[in-house]
Amino acid sequence: MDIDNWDEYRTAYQVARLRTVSAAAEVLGVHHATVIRHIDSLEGKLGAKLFQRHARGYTPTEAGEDLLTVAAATEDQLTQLAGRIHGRGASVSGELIITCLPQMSPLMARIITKYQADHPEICAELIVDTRPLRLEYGEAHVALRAGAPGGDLDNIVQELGKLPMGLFAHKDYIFRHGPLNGIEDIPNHRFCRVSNLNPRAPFMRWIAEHVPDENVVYKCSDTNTVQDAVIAGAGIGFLPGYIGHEHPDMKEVLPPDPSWSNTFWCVTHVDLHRTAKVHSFVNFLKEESKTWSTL
Amino acid sequence: MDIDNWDEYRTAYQVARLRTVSAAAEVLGVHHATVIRHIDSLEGKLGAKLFQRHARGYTPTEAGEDLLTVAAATEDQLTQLAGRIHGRGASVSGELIITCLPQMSPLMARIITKYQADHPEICAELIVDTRPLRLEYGEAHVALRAGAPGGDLDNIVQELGKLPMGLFAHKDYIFRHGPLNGIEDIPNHRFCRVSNLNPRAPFMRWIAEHVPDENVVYKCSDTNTVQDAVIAGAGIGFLPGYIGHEHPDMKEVLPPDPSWSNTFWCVTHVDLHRTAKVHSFVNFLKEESKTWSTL
DNA sequence: CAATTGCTGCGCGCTAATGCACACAGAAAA
DNA sequence: TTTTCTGTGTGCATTAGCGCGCAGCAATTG
Repeated sequence: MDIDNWDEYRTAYQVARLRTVSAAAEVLGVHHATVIRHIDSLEGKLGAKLFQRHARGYTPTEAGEDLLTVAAATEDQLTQLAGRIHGRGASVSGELIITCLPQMSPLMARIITKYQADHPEICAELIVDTRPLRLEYGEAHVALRAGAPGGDLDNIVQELGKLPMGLFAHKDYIFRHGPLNGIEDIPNHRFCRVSNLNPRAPFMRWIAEHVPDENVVYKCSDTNTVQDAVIAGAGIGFLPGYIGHEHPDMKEVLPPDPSWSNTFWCVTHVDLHRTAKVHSFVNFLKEESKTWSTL
Repeated sequence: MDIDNWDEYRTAYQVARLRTVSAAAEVLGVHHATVIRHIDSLEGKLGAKLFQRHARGYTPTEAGEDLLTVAAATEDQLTQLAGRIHGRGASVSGELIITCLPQMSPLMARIITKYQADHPEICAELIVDTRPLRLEYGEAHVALRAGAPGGDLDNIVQELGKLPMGLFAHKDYIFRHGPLNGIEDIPNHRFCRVSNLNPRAPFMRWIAEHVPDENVVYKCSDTNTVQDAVIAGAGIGFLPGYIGHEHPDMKEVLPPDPSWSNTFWCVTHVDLHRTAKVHSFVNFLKEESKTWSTL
């Protein structure tokens, strides 16, 4: 028993409800001939009469009454569904999946928390990964990415601003090894950096150019661990400005170079960007980014 | 929020389930372009994206997932409904509404009981009324009627046979007033009959022609009460053959005239006659009528 | 790296579902 | 009874929706 059509059930439902082809036709916004054809077709497929026809209208048979109850529930379900979806397009609620690089994680945590204060119905999921998630597969709704954005035309890319980076050291390190007196003093100091320098990150290029390998005493696979090392006093290293300046024991050992800053981009899929939920968050993100750029 | 179309939900459901326009198109038995059009239309109406489109197919958004669960339930409901209705057309079960004249009531009680022995799932409702019920309004499924059938073209009329009538008297009456020695002896006897003789009933016409009013000692409004009077010994009167012959104290006072017999008809509405339930009962009725005609 | 496969998306021609008009029948009202 | 109104049912013209074919694109495979 296979159903090849839901609309005929909808038509039959209205006839069963209103007891009249004409009334059903008016409610459905079609011609009454169409209603009759739908009923005839459905009865033919089901192999049973749904209505008894008489001059005053259509009276449902047992089967028709059965259809009435089932289809009433169906209409209810679909209407509620449509309401939810329609509302969801306008309201800001539900799940919001965000992805960002590990070094953004603490910052994002603050931003999301702040955002949720205004939109308590949002359930946020933050996926921290160096691998760029595929927005077109729905893996995430909003992605924060550094450097040149991917060339997917279905993605909407917006510049959020720069995340200032600075060369920091723990005050204990400075106590032991003295301050960094300009670029010329680099050979006398100990540095922390990631194992594989990504030339697309400007501050990593700076390290590659200015810090000889023999002065690197601490290498790790990701930037977060580097930050841990620098904060622990293992050596001098790059920290995001907002982390270094807020930490009471960290000192900036060189005046920050604007070219160190990584430009960050907010990426959304075109299908989702227009939804109120994503749009609202992205706007919030752009507003917040003005704050952290100056930190 | 008004839904003007259930088929697009059905299409979207298959896409959400199969994650591919092409696969959905194949399952639905339509061209994939049709599927795309349905999705686009539905998304437009709902004002929200249901799917994220990419080269590998369609990935449902939150709204799409929501639709998936709701529509899955809907499909389940409708399939079950179709199965029930389809099955009901073939199987013999459910309610069966029968109507007949009061004088048929005892006979029908036996017939229905016998029929239910073969079809225990049938719930019979017998409406006893002199007024002819309107089959086209679904007031009854099967009607047993006497005399000329009504001219409704939507009704299927079948002759069931004749119900033999006989002139009976209780043996106590015969003991008191002696036997009826032919038509000539009528003026010496006491008769029971209905108040208003219906010329369409042959045995009533016979009474009107052969029994003078002064010999009628007991008139009542309906035939059942007349039978009670005759059985009580109030006088001579007409009984259905099956009642008179089975009663141990009743004697037939004149040889039965075949013209007294009422012809009975089985009437069903054209919409219901083809259903297995009604068809099966009507066939049973026709078979049984052969029995009672010879009683 | 090139070939291949599978999917989406779009314009064109056509079929099938729809709307329209009228005929007809029964019920209610005059 | 006659009139009127409401609702069904059907043939015909129309239009919306459909299938078809091709292009484009992405991912996979050798």
